[in-house]
Amino acid sequence: MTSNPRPVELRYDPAAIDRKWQERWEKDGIHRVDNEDPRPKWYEMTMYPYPSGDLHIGHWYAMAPADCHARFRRMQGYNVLHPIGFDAFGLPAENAAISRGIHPHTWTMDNIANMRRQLRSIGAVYDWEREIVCCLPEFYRWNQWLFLQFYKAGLAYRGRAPVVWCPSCQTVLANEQVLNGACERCGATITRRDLEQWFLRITEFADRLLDFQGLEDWPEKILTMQTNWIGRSEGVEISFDIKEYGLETKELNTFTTRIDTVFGVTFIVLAPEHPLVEQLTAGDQRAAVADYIEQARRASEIERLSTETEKTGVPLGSYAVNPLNGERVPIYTGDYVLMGYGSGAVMGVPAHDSRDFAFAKKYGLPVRIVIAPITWDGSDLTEAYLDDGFMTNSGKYEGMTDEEGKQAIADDIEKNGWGRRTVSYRVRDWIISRQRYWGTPIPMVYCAECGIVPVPEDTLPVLLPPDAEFKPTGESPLAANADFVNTTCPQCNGPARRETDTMDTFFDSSWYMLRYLDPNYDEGPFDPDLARRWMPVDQYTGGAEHAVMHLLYSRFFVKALHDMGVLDFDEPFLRLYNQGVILGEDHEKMSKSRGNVVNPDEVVGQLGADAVRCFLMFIGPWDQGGPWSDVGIIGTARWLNRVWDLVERDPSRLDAGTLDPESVRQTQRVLHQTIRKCYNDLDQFKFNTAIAALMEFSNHLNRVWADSSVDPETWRQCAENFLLLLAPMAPHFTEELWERKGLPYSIHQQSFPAWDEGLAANDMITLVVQVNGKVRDRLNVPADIDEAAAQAQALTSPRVQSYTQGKAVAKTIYVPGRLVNLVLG
RNA sequence: GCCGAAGUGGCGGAAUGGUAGACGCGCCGGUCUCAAAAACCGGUGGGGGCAACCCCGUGUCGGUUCGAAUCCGACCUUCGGCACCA
Repeated sequence: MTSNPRPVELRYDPAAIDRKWQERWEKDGIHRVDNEDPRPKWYEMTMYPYPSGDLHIGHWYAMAPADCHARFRRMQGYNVLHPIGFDAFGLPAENAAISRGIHPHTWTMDNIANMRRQLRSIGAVYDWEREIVCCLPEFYRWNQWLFLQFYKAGLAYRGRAPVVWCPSCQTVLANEQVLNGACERCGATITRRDLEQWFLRITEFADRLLDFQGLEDWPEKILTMQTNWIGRSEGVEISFDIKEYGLETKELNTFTTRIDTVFGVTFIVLAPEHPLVEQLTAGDQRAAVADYIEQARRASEIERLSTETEKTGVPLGSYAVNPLNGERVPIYTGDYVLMGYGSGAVMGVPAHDSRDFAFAKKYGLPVRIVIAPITWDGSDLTEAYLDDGFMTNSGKYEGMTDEEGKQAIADDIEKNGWGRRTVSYRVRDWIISRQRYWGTPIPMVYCAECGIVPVPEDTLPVLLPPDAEFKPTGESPLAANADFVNTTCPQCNGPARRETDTMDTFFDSSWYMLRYLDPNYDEGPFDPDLARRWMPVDQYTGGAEHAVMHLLYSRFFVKALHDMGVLDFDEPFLRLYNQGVILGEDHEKMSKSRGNVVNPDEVVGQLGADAVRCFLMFIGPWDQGGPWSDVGIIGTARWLNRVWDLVERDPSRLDAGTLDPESVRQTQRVLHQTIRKCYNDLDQFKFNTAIAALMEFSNHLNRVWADSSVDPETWRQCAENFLLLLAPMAPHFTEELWERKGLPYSIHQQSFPAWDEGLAANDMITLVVQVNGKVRDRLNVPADIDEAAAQAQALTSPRVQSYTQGKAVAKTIYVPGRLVNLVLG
């Protein structure tokens, strides 16, 4: 921790200026966005905050630079919509209810009221008339309506899936509530339970989600992560024969991307959750298998999939026959096989898969090489061989390359009806059911006569009842509310039960961009005319932690709604930019337990919103995040203070000085270079270097003021343009100075300055002269110097000559405008 | 573990194949002051040299190139995500 920062003696009262302009802008409604504005639209959205209580400096870090970018677009001439809202459903509200006895609604709405006030202090261009709060029925009734559209389209279905279960609290846990395999509240070892839940068929869109053609500019790393998350692999589904057991199911389906290795199968592994495990377990293995399954229910997926942890399993005592060679191989259950991927069963080929290899070694299963390594001497493998080679021990496919073998075997499998070529995805259907109170009720009814019946659209919303019990029963708190649960069937009017699960909050964030357009629209989730006008979102900003889930869900939603004819576009966000994470002064993630949390209110009151905005942008590249610094912000505050002084100076005092035409020209050059730099940097979210350029500009202006070498008109131009360039970053500060200079309100309704390439051009440059790649001299030469002249001058340099003396120059490299490199023979 | 990033002065960072360290913090020196703070001006990667200058230097090791912080390979460390935190 640093010592107390030295105070800054400001020439102005930042708190008064912040207040004055926030009130004035509010009164004038300059942030109200007119849907009919004829200028081109620009929809710039930042991920809405969860109303956790206080606005954290992390929220400022996400929102202030985003606002700066939106303001820059506005000054470029766009009609900019930059809305804000609250992601108001979710687990923390329910935890507050349990631990402090505050109703989730009260807790959430109080937090929102507080954060709304704090958000205003940022001075952003939010149009508050468009604010959304998704725990209110005006919002969530449309979640319900949308769910029903997914249901009608066959994209919502009911199925079984495991949830984390605390046997002691008798409740479902979120992964976050599990610490080292134990319930965070009571410490009991967790297990998993299968429940009937609602799924959305995102897998049906897997291929389309892999197509990024419709996106304009997303970070490459996010596209890679989405691609890997979806995890498309082409392979073959092949059935092993189990008809010897006389079960209803005669075949065991496995999926493999390496069908060329099918002659190397020496065992089969089923996921512990596989439906056939029970039927295929022999009498004497029942106890061992049951124990193993119970153990697997405690393990997380990360543990199960780790290539470090030992691969374990238990033989079921039954066998399956490989259709290609008629071999009978043992069936195991093992937790490294997941039910959610492929068919939940793998053919074990230890010679050519590392996990299978580890498994076979542990259980003494044979390892049969069927793809011969090119330089193979016939000896045993010490690890699985994964590369190319020729087929061996493989019947009639002997001698083919593995690629040829793949095709030939797949052809024969399809011809004989043993299986088919297919595509598998790592991505799984999206489970939206949550056994919780604080979420959108899923609008379905269960009737003994009619089965699953959707709630009719014209009776929405299904309101979340205000009275709920939060005692742990293992069911959603809604299940204990008889008034809510008991209803009549919309079809037969007989007695029926409501669905008591609520929706995942990612449901809300999948379409909230549409609701901002008119949060009060009551004929549908959004106004279709406004959607045509504003959608898709031009620029989205937010944390990279949403790379795969939220951003994939939202893309899926929009594609599904497009197919239903609800939307006429199929990507929600054309451009994406991810900011990094702001860290505490100790370079650690901010957390209450570390005590390194920065409260923005205090520093905003002291130094002003603009000093905080500028400092957050100046710390470093926005996408990389960085540490807060109580001392560092002093530098930014001091700089704004110097800018105040600079802009407030009376240019007529320069009349007394000695005008230097070269200084005037240089000052114009710096002005135009700065405009160009700011324009390009703000365009690309490079706020830190834009501010550094403005700092250099202010340093330059100070120097020319000190020697009075420029005329008042040049000075005036520089000062005005300076304010315009700084306006997106420091909106209150620049508005105040703009007014004090008598310029027309509002600076934020002015155009961003334009630069002149001619005036920005340098006429002299520093030419670097290298000898064998080492810098030996720097020459000041005209910018348009040609190669011959540059070389000639380089050779006349005495410093260079001391290195080249007596040696022949074998080669000369010339980079125009930069350097001459003399390579000696 | 798997997927994705990032490592540069005392600190935040700049430079994305061509002058390493822009800009800022901190520190040192100066101006002003009775003094201090603030403000303003100057200096500031490490080592050597009276100096001109020279050598070293971008996580580690190796490679490509006239030239590498930047490109390639291996490794180390830190961070984000891994499907119920949002």
